[in-house]
Amino acid sequence: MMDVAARAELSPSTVSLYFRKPDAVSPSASRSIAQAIEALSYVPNLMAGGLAAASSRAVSIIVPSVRNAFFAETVATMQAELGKERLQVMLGHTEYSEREEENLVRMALSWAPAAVVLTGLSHTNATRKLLRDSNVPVVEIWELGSEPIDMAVGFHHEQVGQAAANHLIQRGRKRLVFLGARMQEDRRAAFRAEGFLETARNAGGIVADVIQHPAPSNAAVGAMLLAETVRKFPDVDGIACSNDHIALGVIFECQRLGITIPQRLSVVGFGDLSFSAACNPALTTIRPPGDLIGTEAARLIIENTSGGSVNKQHVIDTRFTLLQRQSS
Amino acid sequence: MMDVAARAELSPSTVSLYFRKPDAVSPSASRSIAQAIEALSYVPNLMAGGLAAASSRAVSIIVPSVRNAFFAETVATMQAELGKERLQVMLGHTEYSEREEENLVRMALSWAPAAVVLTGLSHTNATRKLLRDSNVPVVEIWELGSEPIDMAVGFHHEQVGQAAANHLIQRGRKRLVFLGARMQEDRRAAFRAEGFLETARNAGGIVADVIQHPAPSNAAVGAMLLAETVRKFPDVDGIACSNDHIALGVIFECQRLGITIPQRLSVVGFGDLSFSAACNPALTTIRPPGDLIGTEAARLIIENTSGGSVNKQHVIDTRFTLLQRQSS
DNA sequence: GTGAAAGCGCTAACAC
DNA sequence: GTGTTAGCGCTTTCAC
Repeated sequence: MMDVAARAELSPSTVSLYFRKPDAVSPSASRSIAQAIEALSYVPNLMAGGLAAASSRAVSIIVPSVRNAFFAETVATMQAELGKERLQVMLGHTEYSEREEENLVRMALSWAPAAVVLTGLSHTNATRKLLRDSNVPVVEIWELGSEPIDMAVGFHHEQVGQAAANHLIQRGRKRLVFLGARMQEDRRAAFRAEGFLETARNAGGIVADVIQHPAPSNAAVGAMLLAETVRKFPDVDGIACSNDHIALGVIFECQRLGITIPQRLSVVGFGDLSFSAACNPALTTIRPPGDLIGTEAARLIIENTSGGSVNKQHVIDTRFTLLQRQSS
Repeated sequence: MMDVAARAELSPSTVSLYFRKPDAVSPSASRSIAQAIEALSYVPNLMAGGLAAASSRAVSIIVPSVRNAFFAETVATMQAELGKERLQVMLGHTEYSEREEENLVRMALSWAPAAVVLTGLSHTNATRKLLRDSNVPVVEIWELGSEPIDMAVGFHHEQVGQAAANHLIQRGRKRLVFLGARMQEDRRAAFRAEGFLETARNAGGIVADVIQHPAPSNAAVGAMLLAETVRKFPDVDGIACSNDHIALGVIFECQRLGITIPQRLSVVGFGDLSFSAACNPALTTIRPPGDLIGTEAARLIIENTSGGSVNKQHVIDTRFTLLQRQSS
């Protein structure tokens, strides 16, 4: 930066100002600085900047796993939005462990990040304390319900379960089953199951159960769960799945067993994954706005970073959408 | 760090040494430092460290998009492996634009990263120059073929196409079609198509074509491509897809059109995605080792970082596996 | 094995 | 609008 300043015949602080508040520098100075940067192919050292400012342009995003299409969507969207403001995304995967999340938060804080993004509202006490003491803006994504550490962007997963149950009931279904995978770890899937059961049991004349499998969601698990369901509850006529991977397995297994969808069995998924609309039959599903969660979370961070913490909004409910297709 | 040193009744440089080379510090000193860290809940400032050392513990990983399950797998694996060594993953998405990749590389370099990971071997000249001048270790992943900037971990995509073609030919198929999506942007898919065509045309008595669609891969595109294929080439009896999303669409569309797989049509995918084994029929596919690419790339980075650049291996061919299932 | 000293490349008051 | 100054919290020789 001193080299740039020397070449532009200005002081280093003016060059620094040029990067941080371009409008505060005169047009003529700006021009000569820009030329000097170009000539020297100067690349600012963000660590020096972050050290001096006691805060970096890094945002730490911690999700269960980016292998999960839901979180991948949000992470990708956030990176695009934050990148526009020259904020760097640092990524961490908890693999659904709060203990691991705590480690990742500790690591993240050693970078003095501009913000920390966490998935869900459930964390260790140490994580919460670490974050509170650090004074770093925190956004919790993909879940609403209890009190957030700071800000939150997401929706209520119980409401998803309720919407699925109501939809099946409206289609005249009486014997409902919720199919879930890995619900011990995936709190949000468990909430969806809860909302589903509660709604079904509060409706008159409906019987509802949950069948689950400890492995992560995929179509093979979905197929197994469907097979188990028809064995245990031969009169089942409505199924909600904890996500579309499970639902895909249900569709395939029904084909193999000769169970017609939606005639004999209605199926509702969750996720609206890339294949859901193209299934045979096309899958009725509930679409969570993974991209909207990303843009809103990025917006909150950017607003928090660029000075004005103007009456900041703490909780944003993004809602979700039920997409009715052929499977129900 | 000075507070820790004071409490441990040692100098700051000993504390610094404790973090960087624990073995060089006496057991008694280690003990009192550990106590002081605990008592003060000291969190090291990695920016100060990086600034002083002129290199950070951040690794920049730049992929087309983490929405793509292939890259998500590798990114997740790398984060886990690098995290063990307390290396932070910084993430960037090019959305298949080399121009955007260049921007991301420029941003990445301002963090003085321990390494930069790029997807594929095709980059702008500026990107290549930026990276060469920076002297930062570079690993290019998911593609082998031309000369890498520094190190590379991946496989030859032409060989994937060749394997798919050979498999179909061995099953007695004569009229082959390769179905591809977004091949203008996705060089690697284009290479697979090339290898497929070349092998088919060099075999005697085989006819082969490519049908493509400009949109990103998904099952809906696969369904459309299959419909177009049977219209243009009614005698088609073997199909290779640029990935399993396309293949899934093919399976569903064949169900709708009453085309039996594998009797009338053999189908080979690419990816072995989470649903592939559970399809009806189960999908024959080629599995790229996304996790292995991640562990190997992480290993190269760690070896490069922790001092000894001992006769480093520059190119690692991870190969791939053809999984024969019911669809062929 | 441990300590003293000199920066690393910036930012942020503050003065002009 | 621009310059001066004093650090930010570490690492890294180099002595001892």
